[in-house]
Amino acid sequence: MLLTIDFDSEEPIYMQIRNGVVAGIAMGSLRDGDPLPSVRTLGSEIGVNLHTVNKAYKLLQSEGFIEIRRNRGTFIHAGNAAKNTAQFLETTGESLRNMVSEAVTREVDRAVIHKMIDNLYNELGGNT
Amino acid sequence: MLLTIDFDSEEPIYMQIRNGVVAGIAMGSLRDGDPLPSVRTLGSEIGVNLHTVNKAYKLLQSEGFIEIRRNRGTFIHAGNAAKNTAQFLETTGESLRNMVSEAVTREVDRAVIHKMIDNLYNELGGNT
DNA sequence: TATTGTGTTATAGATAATATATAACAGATA
DNA sequence: TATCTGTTATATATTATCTATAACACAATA
Repeated sequence: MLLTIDFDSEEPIYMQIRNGVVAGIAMGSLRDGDPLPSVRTLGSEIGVNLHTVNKAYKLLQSEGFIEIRRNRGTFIHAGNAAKNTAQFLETTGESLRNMVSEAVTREVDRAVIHKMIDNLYNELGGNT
Repeated sequence: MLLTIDFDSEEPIYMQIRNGVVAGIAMGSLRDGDPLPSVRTLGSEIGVNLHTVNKAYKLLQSEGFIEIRRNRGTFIHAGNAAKNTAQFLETTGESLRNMVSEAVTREVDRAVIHKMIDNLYNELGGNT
């Protein structure tokens, strides 16, 4: 299965879909040119409305991760993703600021965070 | 001013308040025993309803960052924060997973992320 | 003792985001 | 011609967020 949805999560379903596709690209299980299921197919597979899938696809398209060809299908096209890095770094910085400030108050050493990131890089980006 | 609210941000106001207090604790501008403004005072200062401030305070209390004394006031009490580290590390791990997977697809080297974290630790936790 | 200032509870309402349901459309493909 | 795409439109339900107003109980204070 391409994706698994946690219906009890606070994370919106369309964001879970979006993040799942991004993770697939990172891990190499989704490569340039690979087709994604149609909005109806994926929707029925994971028990979700086609509009919810469409919302995720539209977002992925706007972020440069996929290409949507009307009446044809949807395909991985991560070549565009390497570009819009500026906004990613900006939002990441804000997110990390909250994370680190909380880590400091909870007396979590920076080495712990560094280790978590290295582990994730090894797991997700180990093939690059 | 203790806090500045961005009313155009996607981040809910009560979370901005919460994160601001946590950052204050991390930076040392808020220390154990320090009083926080009353829900009405802070609300009028930043132009927000008292219930929104109360929601942030309740959250901070549940996370162990502050102590609310009915009819008395609200005070920093970060001693409890060092405990509930388990849940923090869990949610942080999920957040970092999404972040790293996107970083990999955007070909952002891990050194960039490490550097951002070190800078934030130096800025926020430099006094510890 | 009366007033003021706490957090708290209750009720109500507005707005936006999320998700579903149903139907129909236009165009590529088989 | 029939099927499969993404797309558009409309409607509805639910939840989260935020505001508004009022009142309450209790501690501190004048």
